[in-house]
Amino acid sequence: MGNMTASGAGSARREPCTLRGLAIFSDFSPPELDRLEALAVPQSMGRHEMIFREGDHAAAFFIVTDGVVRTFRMLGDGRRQIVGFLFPGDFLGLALGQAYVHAAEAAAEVSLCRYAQEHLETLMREMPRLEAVLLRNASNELAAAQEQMLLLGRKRTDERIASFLLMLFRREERHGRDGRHLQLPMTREDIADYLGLTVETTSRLFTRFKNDGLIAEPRRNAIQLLDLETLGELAGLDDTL
Amino acid sequence: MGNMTASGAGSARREPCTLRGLAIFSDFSPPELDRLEALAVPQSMGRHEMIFREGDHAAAFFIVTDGVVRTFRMLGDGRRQIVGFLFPGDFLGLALGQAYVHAAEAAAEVSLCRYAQEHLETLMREMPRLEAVLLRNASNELAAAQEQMLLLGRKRTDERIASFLLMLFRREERHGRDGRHLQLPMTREDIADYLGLTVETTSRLFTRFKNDGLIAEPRRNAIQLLDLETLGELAGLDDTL
DNA sequence: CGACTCGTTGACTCTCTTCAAGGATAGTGG
DNA sequence: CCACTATCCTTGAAGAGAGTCAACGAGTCG
Repeated sequence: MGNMTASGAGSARREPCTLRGLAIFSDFSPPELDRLEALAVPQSMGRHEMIFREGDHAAAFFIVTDGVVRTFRMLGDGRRQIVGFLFPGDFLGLALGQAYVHAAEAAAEVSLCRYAQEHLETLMREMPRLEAVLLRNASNELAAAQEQMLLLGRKRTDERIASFLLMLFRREERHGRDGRHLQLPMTREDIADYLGLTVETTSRLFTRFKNDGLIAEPRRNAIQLLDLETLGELAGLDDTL
Repeated sequence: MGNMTASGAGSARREPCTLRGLAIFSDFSPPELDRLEALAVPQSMGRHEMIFREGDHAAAFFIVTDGVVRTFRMLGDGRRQIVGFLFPGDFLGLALGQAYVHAAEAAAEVSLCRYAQEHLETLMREMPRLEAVLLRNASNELAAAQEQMLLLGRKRTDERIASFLLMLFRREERHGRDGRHLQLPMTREDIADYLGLTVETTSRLFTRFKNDGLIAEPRRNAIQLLDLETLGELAGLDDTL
């Protein structure tokens, strides 16, 4: 996993942003990838740094290349709902020339490829396939959002935690890694704000799952899934993992 | 597994599907609209008729031209989460050649334009603007889904009802109608399943809002919004309506 | 009319939150 | 190197908001 642009945001170092190896672009030709990388500005951000705020003019969009980003919406009194965790390969901040509808923050050290909004139009003209990629991406995100609506509206607290763990499991497996060993890159509070719970409830459920032998936590935030069967039932999966 | 959408009434009447007047297509030329309408099959369905089920192969997509459609996901034990109400002009069932991720049902008498999945590809090639329309549509839906995640994860019951009423209000105003007089096209149970509540709680809140002078219900399911200010505060709006 | 469906209301229950406090861990500066 | 502090996680006790269970009224339709 290539580039170590550990330096501050947007420094003028001409290490290009590298998109090769990201699943979304797997069927793009080398010349196309060159073009995509040429227009990108690499950027890296530290934990808790804001990438953009809700309502900001959407002057740029991003591709996450390393780390984890959280996107969220807030209510006036501080209640927060995390609407997504973004991992390498995910698009961030596609607002089609309008304002961002949520804030985005680095949940850990993050590397991004940044594109000025104008370049999006240019790229889509040059590379019609890009539009299809974006459409498919939006469509997948929408499906995930609806899954999350089911979780938030109708699942019990234990079912939410089980669903969350299995979501991470599936992501790892999809990338060819062993999903039964998870390194949680976010805090209990982040998890709570993603699942519509409180930190306390979240913590209690992790404890209960450990006592019930569903999971283990050998090191802080390193989770082992011991009983996928039961977790799956809790999460309400009717089909196979 | 089944396939065909219920026979429905639509049948072979060669009344073309009419898309003129729908906001999404406002900047399409008459020839383009002719083409779009030529490929569509009109279809109408009665209350409670299924349009498609979750997991069905996505053989077609639709544009709602009249009535209201509800889309939902369910858990094994019958818990239901409505993920969207679709009104005239809305796209339905765009699954990009895969399986539908939610079920869709007529919440009232509904008229649809039905397109075979294959035609989508054809149309997008002929009319590149269509892809942009679909992308913008998906982007808007995503923003709405995230708003709903905030509601489901973090709002109290009264805030949810207020948000819901204001959502309907804004929709009416956007269409140039007086949003303070709403005709609810769905039952209390639908509202509850959309907002992550029970019917009882929903009913109690309508009663409370009436007692508090926020709304009135002169006829069954005809709601008047009397105090937009207070409703707005409850909904957690920081900007103007 | 009688059988639905839909909406309302009351009494009770309970899941989850709130409030409070203590423990673990990591980073910082003397 | 070790106190010092901030952050994160955990646990307990108490409370409340929303759910469950149950019954009834009103409108609708076959």
